[in-house]
Amino acid sequence: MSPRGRPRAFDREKVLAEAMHVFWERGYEGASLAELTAAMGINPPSLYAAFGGKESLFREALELYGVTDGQYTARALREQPTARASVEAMLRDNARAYCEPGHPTGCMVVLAATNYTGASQGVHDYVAELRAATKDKLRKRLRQGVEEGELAEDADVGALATFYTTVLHGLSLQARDGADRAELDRAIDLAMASWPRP
Amino acid sequence: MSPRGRPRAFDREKVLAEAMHVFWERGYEGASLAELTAAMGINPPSLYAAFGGKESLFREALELYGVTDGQYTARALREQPTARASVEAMLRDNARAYCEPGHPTGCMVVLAATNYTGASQGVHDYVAELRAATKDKLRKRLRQGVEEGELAEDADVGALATFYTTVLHGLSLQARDGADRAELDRAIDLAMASWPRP
DNA sequence: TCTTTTCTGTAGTGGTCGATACAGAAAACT
DNA sequence: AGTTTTCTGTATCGACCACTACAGAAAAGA
Repeated sequence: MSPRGRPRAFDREKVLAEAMHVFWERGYEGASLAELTAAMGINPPSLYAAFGGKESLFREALELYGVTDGQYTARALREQPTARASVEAMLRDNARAYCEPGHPTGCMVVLAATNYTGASQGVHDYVAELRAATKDKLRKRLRQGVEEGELAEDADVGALATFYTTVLHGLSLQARDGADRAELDRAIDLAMASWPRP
Repeated sequence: MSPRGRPRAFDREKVLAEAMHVFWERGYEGASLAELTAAMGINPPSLYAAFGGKESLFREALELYGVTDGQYTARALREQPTARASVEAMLRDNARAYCEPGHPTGCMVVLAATNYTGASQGVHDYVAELRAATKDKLRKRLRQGVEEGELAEDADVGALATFYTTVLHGLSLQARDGADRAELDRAIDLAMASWPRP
């Protein structure tokens, strides 16, 4: 049952969470191996043996983010009963998470790789795909709202998806610039005022 | 009249514009001296003699941006007759500029330094101050709208400033992710639908 | 106990980072 | 012409980057 050789001296999930926080705050390129290993409490060879390299560590950190602090968008679109409730929960739950103490502010997917330097093109493209996929899920949920009669037949679901994605991404930057939860919530009040009236 | 020694072999404003484009696309840290000097067509010693260093070059590039491709926000708030027209012109003029060919997409002030790596803390703080100053100018313009009777006395100008700043910043990310001008304009239609009704 | 396997820490690898020392070139001043 | 001043290109600088070779340590299997 136990693996053959010397057992790992650290908790893989635990140090991955530490790596996630570093990437979240510094971005992919801004996070150096020195800072990562220091935060994880391990040495470079252990990092490479357990995670393969900086890029695959980042991708694993993104996966962990998606099922922890970054789960609220997918959950809102999945669990809320109406399209409107989905959008509002998406904005409010994320805004709350963006300002929570104990981890960096804003969304890791929005902030970790907005710039690219050629060398990290692959990582940049991957994160951009995650953002595009989320936007597409939102559009599908809005389309479902049209089919269920919640939204008018001629509602511009593409524009609504772009608008609420724009707001969601903008909230990340506001949080990173120091806005608190109350301020974000008042901005969300205004964003929800744009919802098509019946 | 002419300076004493050997004359500079390049146009200072011209190479500064090239540097601005590199910083705009790559961000402050992502722009390497090698890429900057290659784009500017000069060697490192010429860059240091003319601009002092990477950080002061970046600050000069930001100043140039503020009077060229990044002038639309300040202009809209200064020249439009009403607060509402100011906000709408701010959004639409910037959205148009974000998608223009011939330069990187999105806003340099939003994209050039969202992450920080400790070493570039000063640059990060400076750009964050620029964003905060713009948000404050917007708030003042909205306050003026209240004083002139365009907006109700109890209008939440702080929330409006946060909301439209959120949208403006979000549009930069949408543009960077490939959205075209028509898509941004439809999102702006929705953002303007949040404007307080009389 | 002895071998095999896998992890650990030390101490580096070559490469690139931002920034410069230096010498020659090109202008103005005398 | 000769001196002074400033810019230009070459050829680096030490520091840091992501990454790894290597040997010793700690477990399982024989």
